[in-house]
Amino acid sequence: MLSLKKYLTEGLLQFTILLSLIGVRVDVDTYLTSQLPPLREIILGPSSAYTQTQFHNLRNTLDGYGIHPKSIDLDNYFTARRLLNQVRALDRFQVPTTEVNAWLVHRDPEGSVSGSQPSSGLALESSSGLQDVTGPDNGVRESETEQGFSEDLEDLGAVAPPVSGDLTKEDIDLIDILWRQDIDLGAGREIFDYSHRQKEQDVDKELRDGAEQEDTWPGEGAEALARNLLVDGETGESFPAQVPGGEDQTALSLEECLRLLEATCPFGENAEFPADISSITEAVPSESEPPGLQNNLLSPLLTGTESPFDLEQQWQDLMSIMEMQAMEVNTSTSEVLYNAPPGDPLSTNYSLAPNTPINQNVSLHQASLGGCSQDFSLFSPEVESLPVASSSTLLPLVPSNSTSLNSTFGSTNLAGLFFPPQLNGTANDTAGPELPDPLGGLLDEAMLDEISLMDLAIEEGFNPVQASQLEEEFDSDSGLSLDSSHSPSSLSSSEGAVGYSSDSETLDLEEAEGAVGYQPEYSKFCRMSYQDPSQLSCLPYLEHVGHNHTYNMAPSALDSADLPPPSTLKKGSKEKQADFLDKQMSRDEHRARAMKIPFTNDKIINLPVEEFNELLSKYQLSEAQLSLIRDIRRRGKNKMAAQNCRKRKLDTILNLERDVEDLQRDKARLLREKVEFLRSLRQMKQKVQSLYQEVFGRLRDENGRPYSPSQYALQYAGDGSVLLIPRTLADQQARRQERKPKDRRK
DNA sequence: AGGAAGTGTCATGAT
DNA sequence: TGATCATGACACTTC
Repeated sequence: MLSLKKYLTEGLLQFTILLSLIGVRVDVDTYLTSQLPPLREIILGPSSAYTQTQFHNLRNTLDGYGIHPKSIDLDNYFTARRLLNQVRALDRFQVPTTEVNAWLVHRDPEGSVSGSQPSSGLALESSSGLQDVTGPDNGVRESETEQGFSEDLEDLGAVAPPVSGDLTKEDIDLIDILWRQDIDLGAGREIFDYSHRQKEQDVDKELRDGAEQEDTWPGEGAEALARNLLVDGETGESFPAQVPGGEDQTALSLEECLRLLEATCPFGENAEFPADISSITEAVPSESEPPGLQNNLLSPLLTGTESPFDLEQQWQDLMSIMEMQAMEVNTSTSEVLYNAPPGDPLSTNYSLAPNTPINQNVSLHQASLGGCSQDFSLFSPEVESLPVASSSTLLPLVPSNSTSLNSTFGSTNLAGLFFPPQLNGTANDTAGPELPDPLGGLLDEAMLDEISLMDLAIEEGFNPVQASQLEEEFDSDSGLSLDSSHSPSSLSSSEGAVGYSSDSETLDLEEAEGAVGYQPEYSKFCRMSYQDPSQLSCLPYLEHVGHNHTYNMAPSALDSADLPPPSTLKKGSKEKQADFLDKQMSRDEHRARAMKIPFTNDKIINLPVEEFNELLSKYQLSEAQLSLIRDIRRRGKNKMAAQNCRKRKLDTILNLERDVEDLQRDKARLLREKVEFLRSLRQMKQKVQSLYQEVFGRLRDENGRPYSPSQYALQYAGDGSVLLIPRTLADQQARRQERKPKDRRK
């Protein structure tokens, strides 16, 4: 059954591929959003499409990372995955996004340091590596975008190669320390809203752990202690014991990102992405930037120094530009997937591909063949031995000068008709209407084909010019790995092993109760962040901070938890904190506490069944307690399973999305090739027509007068011979030949 | 206020 | 047979 479903799913995919290739728009989202129950059944069916058995094989993934779903290492893990995705996305021409992220991350710690006042143009003391990237004067660095999303971006794993190249771990730590110092000084605390909330949760978590579970996770306590030691040792400052936890986690995450990027990114050691910067520069026209400005990438933002208009708008513009660039490079993908309006001004203003007619951009060098070596059998010996028709309507071809005719066509051959040696437009495009045109039908057909092709391309959102550019970019030596097998297939193969395991052997790494195992939306967030900087606030790392689904938590408590004023913190007694923690607890935790369950929910949920039973046997538990414990275990496991399931579902959708992108890319390439072939064919036909004209013009009747093109026409016979026949007969035969292919099509 | 998105939970079937 | 997992469906929370 499973294999059957898998077969159906794969078949469906192949069908989708075929549909895509033949020009039928394939909108995966439509199929996945339940409009079509049978398809949905097949795709989202209970055990087919989303069943990925390797998901349990977490330990084999990501360089041997063994991450428990509830482990705090999952942050690193997802950061690394985001990074990997970004790196992999390089072959999908989304490098500019990576570039921008890199820039922001560079500025992140320092921008945060002085960024206490939003939208102020404070000057920053910039460190060495950062200056190179951002340019000498860019007050925009302190834009609220940067401030507001700095931590988010850092967490995104958007680590720049320049950083990795220039900054050591000590540098990063120093930046982190400086940043923290300013946070302690009260600078721009509100800027780090999410981080702040993260810290709050860390506080709560640690407090709770300390109060209830001190003996349960010694590893975590030691870890927290180590983090504190690290901070204190380097800053010389005494931090609140709870605060550095989350930040160090962030710092570690950044470090991990650096390491990973260095290991994976082909330009990990380079300071810039020349091709991408230039491409972005091209994509951003008419921004009043000095011509000598090195970092054109930032031009839309850099102009903010001279005009204090909405920086966020600029940011969005930049994002839009990059998105449009990615859209154009990815041909119609974006139109299908992102529903970009066709008349989007950005797409026209910042279009990479000039809206030139297709013929001007099609490279013909592939269609050019060398000179023809064989004689043109059509006119060589056969010409002289043309059978003289006895019929009066079939006049013999009487060349006025057979030798000259031979010399004229001797250098040509039949192959030359179809593979012209020169395709530089020497063919006579202006065949006079008075001339017989046995090729007219074919030419018209070719033109129609091309026109229909163009229509198709337009309909499908495929611009062959863009496809051509895409292909050129593919061929270009940009240093990007463009192996298409890199993206979806290998991605899924590697991601297939991504851990959805609830392997309880990793219990040591577990966080306190309520730790969020996965961030199912990580990819989505990464993608969303390209579109709208405000989405950056929804970073997976911080998501669980803003999202509190503790049902019994009063809104007022939530409010106070989100942004507690300093006074509250000072006044906050242990009672209030306990109350807050109490409200933070899940329902099952409350129940467990009410039932006086002698061990943590975490153990209940994650212990292997043997250890779990062993644990139960150690205590004298009532039936109600046992029942609750089993319920807690069931719910906890199911909760993780649901998270896995959603994550898998999202991954599947994203992989399908990427598959469709790749298929559309292939389709664009094939379309481009088709256009090239059509153009080549048309030029060959033009060549034949010019030769026809030349031959016909040299023909003379018995009286030495040229034949009238309106009355006579040359006809190529199947055996290579050429006959001069009356025009009416030629037209009839031409019509007959026209019908044949049409009939064949039917 | 209403919708979208995220999340937890239950029921059910499969392994 | 029990444990576990996967997933659809639903309810709830948050934004």
